[in-house]
Amino acid sequence: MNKKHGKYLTTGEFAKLCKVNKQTLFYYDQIGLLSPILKNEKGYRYYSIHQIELFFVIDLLKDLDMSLNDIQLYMQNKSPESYLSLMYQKKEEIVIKRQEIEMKEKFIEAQIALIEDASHLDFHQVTLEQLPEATLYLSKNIENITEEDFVEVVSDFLNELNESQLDTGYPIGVISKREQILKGEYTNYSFLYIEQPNPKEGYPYFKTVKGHFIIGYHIGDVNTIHHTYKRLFLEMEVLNVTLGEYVFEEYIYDSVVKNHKEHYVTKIMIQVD
Amino acid sequence: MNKKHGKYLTTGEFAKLCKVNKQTLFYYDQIGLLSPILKNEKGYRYYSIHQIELFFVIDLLKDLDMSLNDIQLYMQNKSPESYLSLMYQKKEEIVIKRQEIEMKEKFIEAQIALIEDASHLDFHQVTLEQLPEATLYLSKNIENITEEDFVEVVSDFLNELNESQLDTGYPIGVISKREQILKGEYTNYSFLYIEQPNPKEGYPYFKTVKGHFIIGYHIGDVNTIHHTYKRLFLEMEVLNVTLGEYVFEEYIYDSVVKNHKEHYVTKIMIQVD
DNA sequence: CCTTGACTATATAGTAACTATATACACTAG
DNA sequence: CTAGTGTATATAGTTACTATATAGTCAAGG
Repeated sequence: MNKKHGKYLTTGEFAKLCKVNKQTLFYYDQIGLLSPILKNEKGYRYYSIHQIELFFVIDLLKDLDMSLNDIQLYMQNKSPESYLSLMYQKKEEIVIKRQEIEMKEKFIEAQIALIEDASHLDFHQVTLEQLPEATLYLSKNIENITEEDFVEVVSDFLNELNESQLDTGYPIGVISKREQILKGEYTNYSFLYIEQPNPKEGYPYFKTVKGHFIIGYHIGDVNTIHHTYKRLFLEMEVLNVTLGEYVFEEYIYDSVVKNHKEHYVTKIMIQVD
Repeated sequence: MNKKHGKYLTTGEFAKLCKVNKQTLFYYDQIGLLSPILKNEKGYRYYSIHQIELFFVIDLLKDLDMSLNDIQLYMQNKSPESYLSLMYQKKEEIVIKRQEIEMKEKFIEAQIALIEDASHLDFHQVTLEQLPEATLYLSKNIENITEEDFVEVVSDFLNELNESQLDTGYPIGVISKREQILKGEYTNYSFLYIEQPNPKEGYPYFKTVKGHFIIGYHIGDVNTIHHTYKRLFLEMEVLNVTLGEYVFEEYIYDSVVKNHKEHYVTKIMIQVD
């Protein structure tokens, strides 16, 4: 690098190259993480162009949740061996991070599909539809469950979804059995569920359903849902169908998109014979 | 939810469900981002189990670099429409984030391969090898370049690598031409390059090379590299080969893995006829 | 009924990694 | 030689927690 050799960059130039605030470089110098190779008598900092490699690695490690302090500890004892073992460790971590990102991406896609579908619905319409087979991931049974146990079941259910990397983003629904509905116990559910459009092998708790359903929407808080059920039962009489084995409920709009409970929307799917 | 309806979670329980510190929930309540639906006369907080959905979305948006402040602004005006447009925006952002993660993953893999390969090398050995064809991504010409221009070329080169999502993690090398080498100007390089094992179509600046090479290693700072070149020239005489068109140099060990310049290792590949 | 241990609360201070601001000195182009 | 840009230090502010200190609350067991 003839002339270039001995060419140094000022803090501003180096900051631009690193795509970072100049202040950040002051800070890194201050804590001793990355200091310029030269400081003149006026206190001006001069960086070598080679130092950008070091900055890149620092930046990478930082992105992989390593604290500046830990990065500094590594830098003080660096060797090909320790670099290699660090890279092996970070490789494992980044794989997990990528999987998490992928799950979140799927979640966002599912949410978009959900809200877009909902925008084409008329919530006052009641329909009789044939629904295709679907695979559901079920929670433990929650009939007549106590308050504490319910919290635990929900907690376990959410944890399993997370750990097993099952499809999420689809709404969590509830299943009621015919008996409870007949008794008017519309909120004594039997299971929580989440639909699995791409079911994985090896998970035993799946359940498929298909058949005819009366589909209607309840607008408002859950504790007024019996009104909507009455409306649906009337419609069933008109259509000359009778209550089947299960009823499914799913939140379409809830606290994530609406500020008031009166605007929540619950989809009710009554299996009929 | 018969009994369950009206069941609330204490701050500790809700924190466990959300997998966060209890203090974080205090904080969110304080800034008004996520408040319990009930506070009793003693000041005890009670959360509804449904609030976990809101927490999840907050957590997602936070991961996608949205500040708590901006999340709060969204939450104050939420509607299916604004949620949808937010999700569309975040979908774009997460795609970029995934691509960045994938590039970093490749970088780490390349670094591992590099260091592992190096550990099997004897840096004192000089060999004559036939190297296969390789695709290189070249910088602009940097012969006799001024200091300022050199910095700009490097800057442009790095930016292009980044923006074009080319393979990185492989060392950045330099190419010298026969003339400069003959003049003893070992650091008046002609190009920077980076190898592209999976070259993309449509990038014009690629260049392939194959043929016989004398390969040796220089241990120490660049400004003593002429010693190593002399050694290699002697070896070339012994092997009865002559200097070809180009010489390639790559850093094997540098400031990222070694603390002292005397331990840096540069690989020198001299094309021979 | 009382105590013990685990919980709850508030208030305050501390943290990491910047980021902004104020002030003063230096360098360079016209 | 001056205007404008760049550099430096010192200090304070920011975000999103996190820890600590102090005190009140609750539920179970003796």
